[in-house]
Amino acid sequence: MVTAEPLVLIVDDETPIRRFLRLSLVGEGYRVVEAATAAEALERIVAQRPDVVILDLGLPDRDGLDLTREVREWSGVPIVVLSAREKENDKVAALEAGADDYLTKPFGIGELIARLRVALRHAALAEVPAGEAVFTTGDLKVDLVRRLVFVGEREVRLTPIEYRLLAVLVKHAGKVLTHRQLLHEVWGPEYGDENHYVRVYVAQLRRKLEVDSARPRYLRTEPGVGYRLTVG
Amino acid sequence: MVTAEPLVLIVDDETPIRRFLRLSLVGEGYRVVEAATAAEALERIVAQRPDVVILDLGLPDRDGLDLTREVREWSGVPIVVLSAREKENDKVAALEAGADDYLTKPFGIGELIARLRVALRHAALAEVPAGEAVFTTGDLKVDLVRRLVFVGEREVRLTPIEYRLLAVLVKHAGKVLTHRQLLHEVWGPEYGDENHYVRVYVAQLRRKLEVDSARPRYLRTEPGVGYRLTVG
DNA sequence: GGATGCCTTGACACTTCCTTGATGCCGAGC
DNA sequence: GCTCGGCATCAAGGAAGTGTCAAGGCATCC
Repeated sequence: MVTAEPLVLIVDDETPIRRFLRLSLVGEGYRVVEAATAAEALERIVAQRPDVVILDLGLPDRDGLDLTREVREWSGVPIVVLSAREKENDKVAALEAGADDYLTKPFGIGELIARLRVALRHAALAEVPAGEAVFTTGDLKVDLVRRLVFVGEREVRLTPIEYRLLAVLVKHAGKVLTHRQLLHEVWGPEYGDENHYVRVYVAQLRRKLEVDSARPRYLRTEPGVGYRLTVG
Repeated sequence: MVTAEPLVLIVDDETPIRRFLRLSLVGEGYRVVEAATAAEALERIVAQRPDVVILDLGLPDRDGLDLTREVREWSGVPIVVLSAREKENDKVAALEAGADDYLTKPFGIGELIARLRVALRHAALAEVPAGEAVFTTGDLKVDLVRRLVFVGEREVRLTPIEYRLLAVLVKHAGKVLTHRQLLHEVWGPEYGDENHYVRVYVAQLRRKLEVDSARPRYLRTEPGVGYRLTVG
């Protein structure tokens, strides 16, 4: 959930219900993908990595609880179950299977959205410790969570563009990134081939990060291609 | 949750209900403490640090939602709300106030226990012990429970907005918060991009908290991004 | 109804950053 | 040895972002 709006996967075999949910959620600012079957739901979860799943238990091809258990083997994505069954045992079974919430139909859309928000809140909390995202190579240390950069013990202050450029390089550390890729990731696709920007900022980064900027250790030039951030 | 069995705080003014819940929960292996009023509940939460709270909304001395909001200022302990009110608005309001779940009476004890387990699961994942209630960095001390702020020995008086702004920064201490995030957390999402508010109040906080507000030690500016509260 | 404290808003000085062009370096190819 | 293209560096100016002050409005409390 690094990016803008949370992505919700709606799993329900009835088109009108999916439609209704989609409209309501999009109106609240969420992004939405849909699945009509358990098989499709699995695909979508793997491929799109939604931030939360709304799961109707009455699927045609497979038991919803089963699906929940399988997903739980490899993913912690919050699952909010919808069901017509309101017996206590059904609720308990779903929650034990790994669901995070259970609403019985008919439910109010306001309540569903409020409970989705709770689920997202939980997911966001769980994410922080997992994302101990500190990249290290040599004396260079980049803490992507706190947005801090160190060379040895010294903290280095970077401007927004310098930091974004470094962050892109860190995310693809070891790989060569073309001037074009860097330009588009940092400045935006509308900048075309104005590679001069990249050069200027790589030079600035080197001045701030490298011991000897004439002999770069971290920010290596790949002549005719682009740049690479050394790993290890 | 360092020790063996999770500790549950039951907040309800009716003795028979507390008794019933206690017996059920002890039977499931939980440890239990009780509170009959909101004031008592606050004490218990501070003193005993329960792993989860069961909160009946109909308390004699104070509105339960209010209590929830106050607790949420300094603690992430899961709160499962019980209530006779089953209108959608009541549920939404409770969940927005910071509750993690909402059950309408009458409820099955099995469902309650299943939902408690879910709440504990989430708390365990979050791992962050909800942060200490007293945050300290350098000479700055922020007591989130008593809403008190000290610089060295001197108590600093803050206005409501100043305090909320500082509290948000404390909750994410060490991380950069964008102007937008701060604006939306403190003033509300409807304020869009009116970052001027944030600037004015950061300046005021600095005047009250920093020794040399031209050279801020605690409230650091991250140009082009936002602000960060220094840790350590 | 006067005093007080707080929030909002605007004006303005100040700082930092981005863009841009000029210039120099280096190696490859002729 | 010369030219040329890709790369590195520098610095100036304008643009954008930031810090500060203070007045006016509103509510609250004596």
